[in-house]
Amino acid sequence: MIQIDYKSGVPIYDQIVSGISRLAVLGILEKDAQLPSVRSFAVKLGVNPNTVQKAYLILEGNGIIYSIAGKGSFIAGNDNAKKELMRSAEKALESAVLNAKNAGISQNEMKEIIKKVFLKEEE
Amino acid sequence: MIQIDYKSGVPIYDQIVSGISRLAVLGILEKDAQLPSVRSFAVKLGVNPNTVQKAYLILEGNGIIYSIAGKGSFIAGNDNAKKELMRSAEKALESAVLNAKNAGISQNEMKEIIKKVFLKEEE
Amino acid sequence: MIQIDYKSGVPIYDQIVSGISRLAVLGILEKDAQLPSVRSFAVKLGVNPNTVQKAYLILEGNGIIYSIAGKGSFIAGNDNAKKELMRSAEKALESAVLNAKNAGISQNEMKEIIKKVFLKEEE
Amino acid sequence: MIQIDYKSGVPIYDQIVSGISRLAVLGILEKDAQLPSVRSFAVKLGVNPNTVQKAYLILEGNGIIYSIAGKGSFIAGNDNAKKELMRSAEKALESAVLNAKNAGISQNEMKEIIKKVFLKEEE
DNA sequence: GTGGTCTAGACCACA
DNA sequence: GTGGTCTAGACCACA
Repeated sequence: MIQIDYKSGVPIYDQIVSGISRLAVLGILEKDAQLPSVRSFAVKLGVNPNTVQKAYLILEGNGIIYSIAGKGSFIAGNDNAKKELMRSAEKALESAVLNAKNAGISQNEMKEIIKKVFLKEEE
Repeated sequence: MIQIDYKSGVPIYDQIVSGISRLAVLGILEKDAQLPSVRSFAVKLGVNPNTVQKAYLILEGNGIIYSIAGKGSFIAGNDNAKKELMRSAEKALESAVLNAKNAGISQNEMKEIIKKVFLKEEE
Repeated sequence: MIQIDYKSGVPIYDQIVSGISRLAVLGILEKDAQLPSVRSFAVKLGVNPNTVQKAYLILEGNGIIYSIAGKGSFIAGNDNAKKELMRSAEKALESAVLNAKNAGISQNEMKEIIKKVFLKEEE
Repeated sequence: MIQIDYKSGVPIYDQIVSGISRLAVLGILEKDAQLPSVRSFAVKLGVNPNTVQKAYLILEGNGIIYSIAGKGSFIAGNDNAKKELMRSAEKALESAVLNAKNAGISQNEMKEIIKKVFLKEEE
């Protein structure tokens, strides 16, 4: 479901948040689909339950999922949350591109970076 | 001389490294220009001396400045500063692209954003 | 018969207790009317039988319903249901007031809100 | 600075969030005022550092404070965050009042509840 | 079983 | 010193 890179330096909970967000935004996980429980997901990923729960709490705060104590965690059908996610990522990308341009990086180099990032996933 | 943004999340020592590099690239700090001492710079920036020290060590390691014991630190006259700026802009771009990908933005949309940024400048 | 809001954060058994109480107060469930069995009600609500069981126990404890072994559960003909609704509304109000106080809303502003709500109804 | 009620059933981290929010909204803690460090506050309150940090993370998520690793946590000057806090508390109060009215609670009883909540603080 | 709260304590980068 | 990440594990209410 999600691939964690333990050596990347990116916090594990962040990778979980990104992974779930992505699956929700892309519609791979549909509205009201149940997520793995905090405990079972922790076992599957080989991490501490607290780490998974931290991720779920953040996702809930972002409006991507909702959790019901005693029942489980589910994908929210909150389109605003998804749009907000995309908008802020777009804005950040735009400013990174502008910054890169000012540093003298060419359009083609930037496109190479994009390709590289998308390739990494497919490995 | 340099503006530190405490709330940006970018480590302060990183901001100092980029700041000095930028001033060197723009020619505001010319070859062999003397940098402020660690202590005085720390006071001026309102920052811990350790932080400035760390930044100077990195700048020296990257060949952007050189230090002479007992005299001070000076701008090196090469294009290492430019390389540093490109390197850090690339890294930032890469993480923005990764983040955008996780928010569900496609490769083509990202390329459009790049085009848009380059067009805007030409106006 | 009763609408459960899974996302509201209010425990489901509480929603069932309030729901039955409300129907009793409104006279939709009359004195001695038989309630659905725990099992069938659980199925209808899409809820765990334990949850319905817990709600029935509370309702019985509050004197809102009475149970006859082997026959079922029935609405008691008194004003305990009304008391229960008042009690729970009071509790909810108290916590909303506490929360509002912590958000910096003054006593007078709160009293204005009360006045406003009561006026609105009269229109 | 903040009084924790360990027996109230209200989560400790929630009490910290409410307490700090209130001091920020009321202006008692001004923009950029430094909060106690996670550790020292934990010692003062007699709770685990994780509990304080959870509160600080939520406050940061709400835009009430900002944290800088290595420096500390500070009150944000985010008026939108404060307004949002008040607006949502007001809305919740309004609906609790409406609900209480429907349950048959009088205006005067509600005002008594408000008084009671405000008195509790002063003890 | 399921989410949520909390303690105890280690380790890290940054200041 | 300061925030941040993470493990290990207990206990609770709810389903």
